[in-house]
Amino acid sequence: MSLFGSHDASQGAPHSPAAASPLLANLNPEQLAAVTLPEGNALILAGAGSGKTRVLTTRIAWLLQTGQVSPGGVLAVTFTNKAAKEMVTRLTAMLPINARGMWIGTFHGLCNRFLRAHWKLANLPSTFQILDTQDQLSAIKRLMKQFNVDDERFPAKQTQWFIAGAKEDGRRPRDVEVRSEEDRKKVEIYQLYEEQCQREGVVDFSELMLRSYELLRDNDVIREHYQRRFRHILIDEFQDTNRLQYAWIKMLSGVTVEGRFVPGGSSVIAVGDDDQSIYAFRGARVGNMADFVREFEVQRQIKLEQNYRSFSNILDSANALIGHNTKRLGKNLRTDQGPGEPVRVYESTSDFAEAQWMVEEMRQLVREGIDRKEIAVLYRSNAQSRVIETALFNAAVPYRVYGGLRFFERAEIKHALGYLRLLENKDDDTSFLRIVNFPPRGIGARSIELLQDAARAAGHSLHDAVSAVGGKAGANLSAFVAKIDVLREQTVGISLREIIELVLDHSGLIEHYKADREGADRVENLEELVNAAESFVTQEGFGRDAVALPVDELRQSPASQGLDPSRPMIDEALEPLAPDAETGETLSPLAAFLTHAALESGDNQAQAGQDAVQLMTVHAAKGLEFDCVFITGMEEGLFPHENSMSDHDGLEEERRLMYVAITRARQRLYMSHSQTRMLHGQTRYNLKSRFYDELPEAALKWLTPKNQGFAPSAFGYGGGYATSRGAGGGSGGSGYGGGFGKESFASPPVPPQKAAPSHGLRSGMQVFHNKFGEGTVLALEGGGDDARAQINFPRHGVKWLALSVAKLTPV
DNA sequence: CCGGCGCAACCCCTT
DNA sequence: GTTGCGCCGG
Repeated sequence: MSLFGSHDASQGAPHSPAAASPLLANLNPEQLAAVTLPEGNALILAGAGSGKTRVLTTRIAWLLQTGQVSPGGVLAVTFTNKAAKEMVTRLTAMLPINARGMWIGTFHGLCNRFLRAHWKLANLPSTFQILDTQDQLSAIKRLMKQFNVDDERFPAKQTQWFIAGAKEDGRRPRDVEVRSEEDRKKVEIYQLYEEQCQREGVVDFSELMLRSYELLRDNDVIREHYQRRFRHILIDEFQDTNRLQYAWIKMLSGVTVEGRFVPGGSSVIAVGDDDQSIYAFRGARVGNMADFVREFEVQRQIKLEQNYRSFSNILDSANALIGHNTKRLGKNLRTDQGPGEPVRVYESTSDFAEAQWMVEEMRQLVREGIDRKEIAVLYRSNAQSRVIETALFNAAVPYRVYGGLRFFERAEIKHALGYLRLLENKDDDTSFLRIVNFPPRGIGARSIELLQDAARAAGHSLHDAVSAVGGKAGANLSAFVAKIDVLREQTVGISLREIIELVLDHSGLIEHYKADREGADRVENLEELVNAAESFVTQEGFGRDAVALPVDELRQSPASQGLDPSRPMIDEALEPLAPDAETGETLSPLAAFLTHAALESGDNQAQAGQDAVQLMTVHAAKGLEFDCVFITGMEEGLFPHENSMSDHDGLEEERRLMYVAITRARQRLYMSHSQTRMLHGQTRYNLKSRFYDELPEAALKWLTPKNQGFAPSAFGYGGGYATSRGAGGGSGGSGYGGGFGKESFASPPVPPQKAAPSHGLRSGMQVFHNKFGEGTVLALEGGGDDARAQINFPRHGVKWLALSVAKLTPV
């Protein structure tokens, strides 16, 4: 049967005129059905490695090619810049189309574009700048200090979290429910923070979303314009959307009848995977998927279950594991590839030995011809990377760690950006404070306090209040402000590159870091900033995120080359907005660059491109794939993490996280755990992860003998270890060292150096205590007489108990 | 005003 | 064990 003629069980026939399109070649039936979905809302459940991005981009290309939509009528939204970029790249490879004018980007990038176009209606200055998380925190700290808020009772971090959380639930201060004095205070701070941001002309990340949402909600002309404009809306990683993002999509996509949302205005395709929802901790709501089906009256759901990445031993493991979750939409990955190699499991005696073993194993893999960049080491938390890095470093194996500070987050870069922002907006007090005494110019805490008092009294920004401060402090401050003002004048009419060079030179930053023995890297980064600006300017479609083309301009702009040239960029029936609604102006290159810096913090990987082993957290690995993957620290308390394993939802998220980890591997997957581990400067005795028990025995091969799982206290953990060695050990495989052809094992397991604990407790166990009653073991640490257990007693809270003292009985 | 010291925190992270 | 922040002494 012809591929194009095939009907997916649940889906309608593919759009027939397009059947011959080469775009659709080599799609499997489910993919084809998804790409050629007829109008209407649909949910695509896209399993790991099922070709999700391909489906999304092919769908857009197909819609354009078949004339079902003009480029301006497409809205495609992702979470990360990386995903957005990839979409644009793939799309332009399929169709020689000019992506300018198309709304493809991140939620925040698109909201920014929208607010730039309608800044007046959004009640923002045309040059508003964006606060990143660091800036936001320092703004909150400053505010709390000014209003004498007790930072013991209201830690700044928590306040930040509260404000972001409220905004992401769509709540302004007046909408937040106040149930206690605490709440009242928090809302007051929130209110003050908003006023401060407004005064300074800055918005934080959640504000970009909320402000856009509110403008759409409150302005009928704007809303209806965009609702008419976007005929096709596609959302990637839908399981990661929060409440506000969901509401935003709803606002853009619907038809509003008497103020009520009615689906059907445009076709919304949500693509996601509930099994890969790992961001609940930052507000993601998997429930949005079910809500979407209900509220958008979704008629079509397609599951992409064919996996093109991994062999079936890996997929069977992933499927079996995730099958232990109860809250699922239901999906099973399958592959046409054979079983492949077994999943290898290794137990070590210490975290050090675990790392050592990995290094040896990796060397063997490299000898077998695997590229180092195709080997990834995944861990649950960043703290685990250190011991692995040490081992790799000592063995001179090139490696690369993901995470950590990104380019635009580095202190020296933030300082340079501080100067640039102040040139653009003198009222940006956050930037003012960052650089007023950096490099040091004799303006200390006392001077700044005087200035802040003066600014508050006069209702001015710090910049404008300088003249009100007298004495030596005033003179120093005036000199600083004068310097900034002179710089601003000098930047008129010169290129972005020249502006940055000027600032680097006159701010004294370069000089300052050159004088520092350890400042060489920072000088280099500052010089790199010039390059970043240069490539930003020369990039095709520069400032694409910063400006939105007005409808009239889109109509006039020549149609993109690959498509019918007579076809407009935008639906001809679309009315331009009234002049006062369409206030989009071209941002200055500097303002656009600053926006870019805030929205795209840059790569967080050192030395990209080198052939190096990849180290990262499981979270960071989402969306990536490797030939060989090591999942390390498969221990109770680590993975599942102790902070998540006491409640059901937390444990399910940990399991999804493990699912993500497993499905990163193409060919070879290793899992390892250790009997002892240094954590927070203490040796911990963790038990092997419960997740092992949820994997199919047939897919596993224990490189070290499999323990008997939980052993009664008389035997203790590791009880079967010494005797079973070499005797065929666990039930999972043919035992240690059994014939694997050319494969070799680096080093035999080292017998435990220390006695393993003999209390027989295991994280997650229910125990009984005479005084506290029943509780759950959260963590274990120490050994012998020092052994302690952390136990959560529902009645009495979480306690650390010394096992030599406390009487605990397993329930 | 700056650097040094002491103390607390410490899971995951993108915009 | 490490890092970052806040306070205090020079």
